[in-house]
Amino acid sequence: MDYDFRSIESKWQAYWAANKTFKAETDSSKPKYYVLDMFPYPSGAGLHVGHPLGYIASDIFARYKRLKGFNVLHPMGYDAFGLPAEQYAIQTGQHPEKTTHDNVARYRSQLDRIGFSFDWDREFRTCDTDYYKWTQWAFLQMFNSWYDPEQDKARPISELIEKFKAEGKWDGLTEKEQSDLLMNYRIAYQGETSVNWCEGLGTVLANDEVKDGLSVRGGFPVEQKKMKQWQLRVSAYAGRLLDSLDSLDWTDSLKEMQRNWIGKSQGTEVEFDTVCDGRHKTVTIFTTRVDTIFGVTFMVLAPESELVDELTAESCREAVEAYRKEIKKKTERERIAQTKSVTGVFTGAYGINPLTGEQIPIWVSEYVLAGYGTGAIMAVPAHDSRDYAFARKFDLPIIPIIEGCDVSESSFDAKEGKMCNSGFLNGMDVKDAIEAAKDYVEEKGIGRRKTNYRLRDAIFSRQRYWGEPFPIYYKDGIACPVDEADLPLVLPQIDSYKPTGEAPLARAKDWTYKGYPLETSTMPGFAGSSAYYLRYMDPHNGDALVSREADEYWRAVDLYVGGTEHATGHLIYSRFWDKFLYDLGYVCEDEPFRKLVNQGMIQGRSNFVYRVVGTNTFVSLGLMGQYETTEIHVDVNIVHNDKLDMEAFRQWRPEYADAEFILENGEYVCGWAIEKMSKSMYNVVNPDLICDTFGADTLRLYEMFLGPVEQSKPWDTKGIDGVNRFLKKFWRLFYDRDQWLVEDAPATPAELKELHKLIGKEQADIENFSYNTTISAFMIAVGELSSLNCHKREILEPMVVLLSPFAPHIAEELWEKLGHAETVTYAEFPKFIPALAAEDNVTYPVQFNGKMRFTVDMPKAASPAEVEAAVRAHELTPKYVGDKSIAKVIVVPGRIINIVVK
RNA sequence: GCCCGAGUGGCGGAAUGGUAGACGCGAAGGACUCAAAAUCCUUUGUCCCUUAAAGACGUGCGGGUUCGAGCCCCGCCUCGGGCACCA
Repeated sequence: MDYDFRSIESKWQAYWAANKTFKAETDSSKPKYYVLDMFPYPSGAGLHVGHPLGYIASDIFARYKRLKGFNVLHPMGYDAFGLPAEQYAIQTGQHPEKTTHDNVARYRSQLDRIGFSFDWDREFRTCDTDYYKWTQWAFLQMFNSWYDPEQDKARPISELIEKFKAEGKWDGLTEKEQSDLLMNYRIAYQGETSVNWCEGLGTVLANDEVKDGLSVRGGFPVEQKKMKQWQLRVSAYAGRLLDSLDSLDWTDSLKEMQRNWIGKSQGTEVEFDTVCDGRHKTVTIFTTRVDTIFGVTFMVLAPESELVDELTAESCREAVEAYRKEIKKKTERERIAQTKSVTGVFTGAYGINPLTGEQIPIWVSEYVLAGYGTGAIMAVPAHDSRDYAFARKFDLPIIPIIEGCDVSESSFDAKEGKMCNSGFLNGMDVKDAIEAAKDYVEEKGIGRRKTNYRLRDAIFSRQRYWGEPFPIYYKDGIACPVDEADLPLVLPQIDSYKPTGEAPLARAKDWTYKGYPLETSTMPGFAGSSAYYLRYMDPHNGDALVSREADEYWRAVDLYVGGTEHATGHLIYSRFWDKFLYDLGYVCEDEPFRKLVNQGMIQGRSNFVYRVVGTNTFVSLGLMGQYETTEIHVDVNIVHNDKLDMEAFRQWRPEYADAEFILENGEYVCGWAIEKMSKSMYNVVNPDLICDTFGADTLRLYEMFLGPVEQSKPWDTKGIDGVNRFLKKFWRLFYDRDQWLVEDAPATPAELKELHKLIGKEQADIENFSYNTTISAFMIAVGELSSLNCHKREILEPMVVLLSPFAPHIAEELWEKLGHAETVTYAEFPKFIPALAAEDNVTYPVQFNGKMRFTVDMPKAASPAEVEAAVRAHELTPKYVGDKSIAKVIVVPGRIINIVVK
């Protein structure tokens, strides 16, 4: 019987599905392990070979953990709401519900072919009403909570009302005033801020959905607009999101990305008196360098800041307003492109330095951001490069306050040196001066220490159709929550879901609740993906997002696999969401993902043919230098090992039907390049095709064999024959044509040694995701066992178990042939390891000054001193030592011997 | 500009500070075959050499630590990723 992967794979996939082999029970008798993939967005293009990379890696781990006796939860589902699904639906002119449904079906059929051990009974889509009920529920909890900075946690809003009542701030307010007051505290709140408005998508976007001034989806320009939007008070959690990063088993680079995104900075707020047309006003600024306050020569306000209205002198008002208007006109992209240009305008107002009493001019410039700190700064041109550029442009004074620094060409930004021109700070080291100045302003009551974060609240509403409706209605302009009992609030059907600038839900018939109008924007894509890992623990629960029992058993995701592109989006929002639910006691862990592995991207490997200009003749790569040619992308699926299938090429497109070829050695060799995998490059490789040609086990092994999981690498079908050959060889340890070879004779020491080398390697590597080296070890073991002509059950049975996480179908088939009634999933890995006979000798390499010379064999139990004595007794001179003498002998037990010659 | 990574054969990539290049691909030669496919065997970092033995040189560049450095330290170069007027 030859290795017939087609029948084997379809047989076992059907068996697993019919027997629910991978169904996970909430069963506390076994230790639990939760392995999760970032669930996919079902896009219209289907899966290419890059998508399953992470799923294969996590599946191997899940199967390995099952063998080790863990109760493994390994679910899968679809992130189906959100912009991409809706954009795709609009492009194809269909309802997003339908396209989502079709795309999900396609994904599922592709996933099913690869032999994943998902518990499909737990599958859901974020657009299922049963699921988004709990997204809406979570929103209501956030609406009904506030963040208490004293306890540093979220608490029910009712407790805040009690507090206000006790302080006499509540009674006597109108209903509207009470609502407005609470909006300033709710975790989910409606507020007017400057937001990213994307005209092309007809909606606002969160910061992580914008890159370089363009929308991540679609690449449309984004502008800043002041709008009233629903927001999540993520910033309240900034400190906790930052601090608990340390406890997570994530890569340093990803943690660093989140640290940068959260952007903690510890500084000082200082109050400056200002004068304008004889009026006085106090302006608070934020700085991290309060030590440089003696070098302040002007102040700057953000153009959007309300302070500008109050501080502009009548004589300057016209110029200031013109400047603000101009800034407002610019798109985000223009602002970024012009970062280097310096603009600004004088307000006519003056500030008074609280330490020196000196009067300094107040300017307005776009380099100061309204959304950070207080939207106002003290400018120290000698020690800040942005202030320096501004001072040079507008000819403002520059006063150095660090001894000996040169500010003739640029500012001196380093926090080092001795202070000067700085009153009581003179002579101090900069680091000490920072602390001394902070103490000073606090003592004098003109300022206070303050920590700021760059992390902003998340804009949570989208003026789009395909998302969760907000469970909010408006009673006389007051936002009120829908009763929890009335959830889910189902997304209504509408005639046209295309964006028109106004929210599509405004066109829905009877979009009301208790006779009042409902909120018409919908939630963003990240809403549904923020707590899905909790729902998998208890996916059919109608009474709670997750039962206490399920949550306390499964707790958190032990291993989470996905791409780095979610570093500042999903992975921040999920952590925030989890911490919020933790604060209110709904979940028992305050971090959702203990260990995170980022799989790399699979890039495409494009192939080219070279057409001789003006002809329909194509010249092979090696000969193209002799002709003038144009490079043309050719479908990689009709190229094998860079050799073009010429017949397939003629059939590929009508214009190539009569193509002629200039060959080298009878073959047409194509050129190649590494590019992004995309349709337009004709380099997309569909996993279905690989499963048809080589089988799912080969695909799984090959994707892992390409290199480390975390690393990005090009897909190159060239090497796939190698792992396919390995599987065939493995099969031949059991079968020679129709002859079953397995025998019950006891294994020899040499055979056992091979098995144990493999076990050692697999145990050491698999937990580090070094799957490529584990597979190498398999190849070596199978090669050795073939040449030993070993067909012993004692050896082969454990080999099948060890291989099963990687190539489950072939393992399952052979396991059955070995006479086991239960699937290999239930095989207990340690039970199948036969004892290894003690080895008697160790081979030590002997080096002279680090250079390898010869080896000596010594008993394993020999002490270093005995080894040294044996080496010294060896014939050492004159060949190795020459006319020098041995200074010392270094013996590293079990490793190496080095003889130092002087 | 700032913060992370990474640089090893023709290629993908291996190497707890201890025989660099495992394993795979590709390539060359051979066996089996009428032939092909499949399979198996041998060779495959560079230089010197007819060949072999033996040797020398080799992990982006320049230094250093060490008996011994791809790995550790200092200074560069190149590539990839992230952030980017955050005061």
